[in-house]
Amino acid sequence: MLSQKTRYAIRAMQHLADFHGKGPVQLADIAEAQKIPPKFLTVILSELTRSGLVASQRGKDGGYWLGVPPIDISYGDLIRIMRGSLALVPCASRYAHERCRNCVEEENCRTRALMLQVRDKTANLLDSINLSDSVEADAFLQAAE
Amino acid sequence: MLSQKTRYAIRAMQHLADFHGKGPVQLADIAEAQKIPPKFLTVILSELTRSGLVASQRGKDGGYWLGVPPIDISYGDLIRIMRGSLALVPCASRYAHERCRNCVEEENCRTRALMLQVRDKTANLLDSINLSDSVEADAFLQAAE
DNA sequence: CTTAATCTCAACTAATTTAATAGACAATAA
DNA sequence: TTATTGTCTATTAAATTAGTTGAGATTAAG
Repeated sequence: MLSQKTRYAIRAMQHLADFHGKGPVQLADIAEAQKIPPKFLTVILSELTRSGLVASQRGKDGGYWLGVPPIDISYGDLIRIMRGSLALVPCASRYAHERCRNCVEEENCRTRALMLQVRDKTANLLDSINLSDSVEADAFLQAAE
Repeated sequence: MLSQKTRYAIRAMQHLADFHGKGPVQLADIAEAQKIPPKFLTVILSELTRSGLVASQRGKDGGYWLGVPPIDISYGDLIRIMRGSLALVPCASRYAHERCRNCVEEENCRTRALMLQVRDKTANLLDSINLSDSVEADAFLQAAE
């Protein structure tokens, strides 16, 4: 499951995508529109800003905007940034591979191959949709291979 | 990510599958072979027994065995039983659907359709492999549609 | 050059979930 | 009757997640 924080991050990014090219959006506006606790949102937006996906400016008339065009930000990217990996188990992660704790030797693992397949299918989908897509009902059914 | 408990459950079930048809396997044996804390394993095996996937007998020469042929137990089943759902968000679960907390209205949700796709692809894979499959390197590449 | 508006950041607290253990009890075979 | 093995509820411990506090740092405008 995605954490609450990751879900907030996704909604915040969608909001920024909606206002892309229209100047800075303030934290308070995002928080209200997306029902996110404002103080918690500062943590999330700071993280996203550090990652480069979001740009920001302080002071009067400051705010946040996408640091990268929405078409270049996939849902896969967002989840990777917020939770580190798309995989179901650490040893099946491509970008953040790690041994699973208390597990048998990786070579003897009987599910790793399967978990890698799941990860790849998941990545395939999540990386095919980006913040400029509408992601309505079945808008991307064709993207689903 | 799958919880440690779910991963232990999967390994325990693989172990039981290995000894399917060969009489009861004792908890202590599973614990040792699969490096699972024995007391914790009692909790896990009791849960699996209650679900019907595992059968058990108490007393001398007692133990556990599969209550269902290994070919009829998919990895999807195991994960559903242990964590309730295959989905990334509660609202994208098929069997355990639930509204996401602190979210916008489900109809206005911009990611639900995507999350449903991810869930379905995941289910597709996880339900196609069962405890009688070897799940080695690429043993199931053809299963991957 | 002061003020109000905004973001930044580290530290902290609270809540929840996950992992693991304890210990009394029930069933079974010998 | 005893040793063995699973069952169950409660409890504790550890880790993670969610959310808050409060003291800065920047910026635009007057």
